Amino acid sequence: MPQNSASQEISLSLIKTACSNCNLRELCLPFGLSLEELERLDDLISTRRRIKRGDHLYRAGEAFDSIYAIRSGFFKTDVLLEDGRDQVTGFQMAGELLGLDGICTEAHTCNAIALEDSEICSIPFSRLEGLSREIHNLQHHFHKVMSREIVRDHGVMMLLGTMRAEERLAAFLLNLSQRFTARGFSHAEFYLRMTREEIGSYLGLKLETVSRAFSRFQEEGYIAVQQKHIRILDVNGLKALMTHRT
Amino acid sequence: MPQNSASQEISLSLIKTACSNCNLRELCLPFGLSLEELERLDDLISTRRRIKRGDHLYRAGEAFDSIYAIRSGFFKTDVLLEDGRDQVTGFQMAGELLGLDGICTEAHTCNAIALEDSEICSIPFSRLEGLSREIHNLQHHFHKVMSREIVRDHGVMMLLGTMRAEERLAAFLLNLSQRFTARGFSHAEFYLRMTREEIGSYLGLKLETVSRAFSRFQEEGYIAVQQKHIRILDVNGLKALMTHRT
DNA sequence: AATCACGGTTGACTTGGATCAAGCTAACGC
DNA sequence: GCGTTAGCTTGATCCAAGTCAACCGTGATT
Repeated sequence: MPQNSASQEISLSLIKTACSNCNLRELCLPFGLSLEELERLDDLISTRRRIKRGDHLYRAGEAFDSIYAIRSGFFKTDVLLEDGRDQVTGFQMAGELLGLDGICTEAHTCNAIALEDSEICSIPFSRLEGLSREIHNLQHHFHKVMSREIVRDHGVMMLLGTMRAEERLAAFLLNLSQRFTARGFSHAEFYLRMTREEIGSYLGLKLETVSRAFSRFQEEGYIAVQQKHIRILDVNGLKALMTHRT
Repeated sequence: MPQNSASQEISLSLIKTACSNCNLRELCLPFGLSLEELERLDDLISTRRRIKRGDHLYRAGEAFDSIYAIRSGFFKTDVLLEDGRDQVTGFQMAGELLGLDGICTEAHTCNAIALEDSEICSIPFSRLEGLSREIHNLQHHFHKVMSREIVRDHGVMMLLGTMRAEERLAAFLLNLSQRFTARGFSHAEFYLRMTREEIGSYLGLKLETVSRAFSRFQEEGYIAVQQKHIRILDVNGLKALMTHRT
């Protein structure tokens, strides 16, 4: 982003965080709110925080009191077992919410780690509950977001439970592509923010298997890969991989 | 259940469904409500419906307008792919809620099927939203329930992504045992309501693998199995299976 | 009592992905 | 410019779980 970064830094920390002038508003929590409602939501989202690549936004076990909206950047969430095994449970990008897992026990149940320098908006949860008691639209949309998370997880369960390695990776790439598109980026060309190992953990595969599948997709002409740079050359090829049982 | 079943039948259909005199109330949606609040919830849960073993409570694609609390019985939910593959996404028992997946698209995204004759309470969702705008405790508990569902799904993702067959089955049995205990049943002895194939689908395994794992657990003295009847003989043995990487 | 059907068990064999190991690439610090 | 390191690729081998197939047990039907 070649911009006047010095003055940018200053203005960012001075400008009051505001959903009402955020370009992600229609992807994020404020979806469907009126202008007047938006302003009331602004009052509650007072802090925007920078998270450096590699840093934790929160850790499993920490007390929960806020959920977080990603303003910019890219995160992963993972859960750890005592014996050291861990599972990446999701990758989150701008406009998506983090921390919903913490509501049920009042403590976070997973780790959220920035995969690139990111910015997040903190949303104090009890105040969100308060406001959503007053703003019907906000309440309903929040419920939709939680429900969407449940449905998304069912999709991952399907993927882990019934798909073979290449199907999983194809599904993963198509999902990323679709989410980048929704944010106005190219559907066909993007940089992966995560390592092969993190992809593998998410998809229930070893990093070598992920790497081999990338190579095979390239041989077949479905994609062009160079390290983290991906170009999708044949969306239908990838889709076909997923649907017809080999 | 050796009771006066004829009069029982009659009284059941006559008695107005009421959370306030339901013995599951502390496991279910009304958790933590005052008496006065309970009565307001009663007003909204007007219908109790019987679902016969094998019947659908709802199907993927159907319009969503209510969530359901299980009064008695046992359900599974599953999602189907076009090519015929399906994945069981959960097994639900008394006091648990069904249908939360439907909120985000206003259509159900999975099938809910009774695994034994069951009874459910319908909760019209827009009325629930209305009431939870008025009753703080209800709102908060509902959010907790949704969040718990997300956390549960993360657990399943961990299971599918990182565990081997016997670990998965051990985790499954311990989870069932714990949920039966919470409902006042024996933690050590229960009947499975689902087939080996359904267990396998849930755990991402084939039915033969499930069957072999049961046999091995029996050989090792962890459990006694006879068809669907399970007795857990060594909880710690099962727990140990899960924690230390073989 | 005989038949049927469904679900479960067990065995023999196959295979997809894991594991182990070596080498490559790109980015970074000095 | 050169070494170091983290991440990626590729090959060889192995093994857990899948597949295929036969058979068994239980309960329902006649």
